[in-house]
Amino acid sequence: MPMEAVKPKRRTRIQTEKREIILEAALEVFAQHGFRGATIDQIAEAAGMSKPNLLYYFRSKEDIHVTLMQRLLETWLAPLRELDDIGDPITELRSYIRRKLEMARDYPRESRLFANEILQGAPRVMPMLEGELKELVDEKAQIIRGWMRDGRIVRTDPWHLIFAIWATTQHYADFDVQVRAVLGPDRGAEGRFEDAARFLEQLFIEGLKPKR
Amino acid sequence: MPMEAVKPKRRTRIQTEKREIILEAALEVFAQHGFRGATIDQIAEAAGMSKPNLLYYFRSKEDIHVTLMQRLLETWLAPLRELDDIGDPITELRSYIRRKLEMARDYPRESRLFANEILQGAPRVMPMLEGELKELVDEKAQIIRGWMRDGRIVRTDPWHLIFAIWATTQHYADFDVQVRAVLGPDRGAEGRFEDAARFLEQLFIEGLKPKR
DNA sequence: GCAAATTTTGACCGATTGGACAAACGTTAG
DNA sequence: CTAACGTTTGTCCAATCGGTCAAAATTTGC
Repeated sequence: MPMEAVKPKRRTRIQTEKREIILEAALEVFAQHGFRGATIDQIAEAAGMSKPNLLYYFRSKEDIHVTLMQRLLETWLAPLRELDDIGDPITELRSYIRRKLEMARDYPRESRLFANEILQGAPRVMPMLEGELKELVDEKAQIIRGWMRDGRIVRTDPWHLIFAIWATTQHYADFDVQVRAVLGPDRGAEGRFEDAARFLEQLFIEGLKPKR
Repeated sequence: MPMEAVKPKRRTRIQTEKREIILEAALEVFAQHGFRGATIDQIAEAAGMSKPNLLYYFRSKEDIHVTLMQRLLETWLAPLRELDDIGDPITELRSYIRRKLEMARDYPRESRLFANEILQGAPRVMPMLEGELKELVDEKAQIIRGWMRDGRIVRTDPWHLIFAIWATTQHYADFDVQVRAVLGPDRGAEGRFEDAARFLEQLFIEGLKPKR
């Protein structure tokens, strides 16, 4: 009995298109209300179709969420994957921080969707965190540790450094309404992110440069 | 017509006790599932009483949440309130960061409850963010800015500095399952927070000390 | 001890939820 | 044209939701 691909998943043109529309709508709704707070009706309306029609393309609400999270993790980890051993450590880290901040600015819904999932205890992505994510972080932490051993950046905990970069950048997406409420309407979104970029650059990069 | 207190709120001993039990249970449930994801039945069961009995002490689910958020904000902002103009800037900021990290360690449910509320767009606490919170942050940012003007710490954006301290410390409560998944079971909770404290001290404090 | 006040409960309600299903509607290959 | 296939819809359902209510059980003030 030959081992075939688990799912052939032959898809019509319409199926491909409609699934895409649904996922886009679901991202909007899930990011705003969380998994349990979101309803299939809301997603269906946002996608411009009836509920039974939506359930023709996805078997269940959970199915939509799982598909969404799988895709999300790929694009979400892309910046960290690009962190490279070759090249100047400071430049590499500066680029990573900048890319992460740009993602918080350009894909806030994705950030909030992810934050929601983790906040609820990651019931649907725990295996991915312990597998794929942990491996990637460990690998990159070793690279950073190497830089520290060579005295190219100051010595500190690479894992917590990565956590701090995640926390500070994603904060501008996840806690956006709080940031806006505190800063007031003086500066628009562009200004806020410019200021944030400057601040994070100073905080992390200046702090990491080897003394003398 | 004399202006009296808006609500006399004469409370029985039992009322005081039971309301406390309910709030404790609600904190647990709301922190894990968010407002919409939590059900009155869940809270009632966690509080060890029947649903109608719970609704005898709180008029509605919303009523519980509002009460919880009001109390939360007070204790949540306490560390920032303590940030004082007198005394050494470095010492003050070090204490603030340590206190915030301790709160993330000792009151993770409170942190997650707050994160949930902000993530959903702060529908029930927006006025408090734009009022009380903004005023407090602005006041403390001015103090920090004063320190910078006097050359006692390096010049940077005080508001974003506060955001960064919030983000990094609360990360250990809100994203706890992710942190644990990535770090693995090697070190217990104590070890994680020790490492985090050391890292954050280095990141913020070393970075803020005036050069030469 | 006892009446009044407070607390607790079981039964119930309308609204909303995720999802099922068959019938109807399109579309296209022969 | 028509049979086969893919798509869409209206209707329906059981479960769960937040919340009500009257009656029963308990506590409290005197």
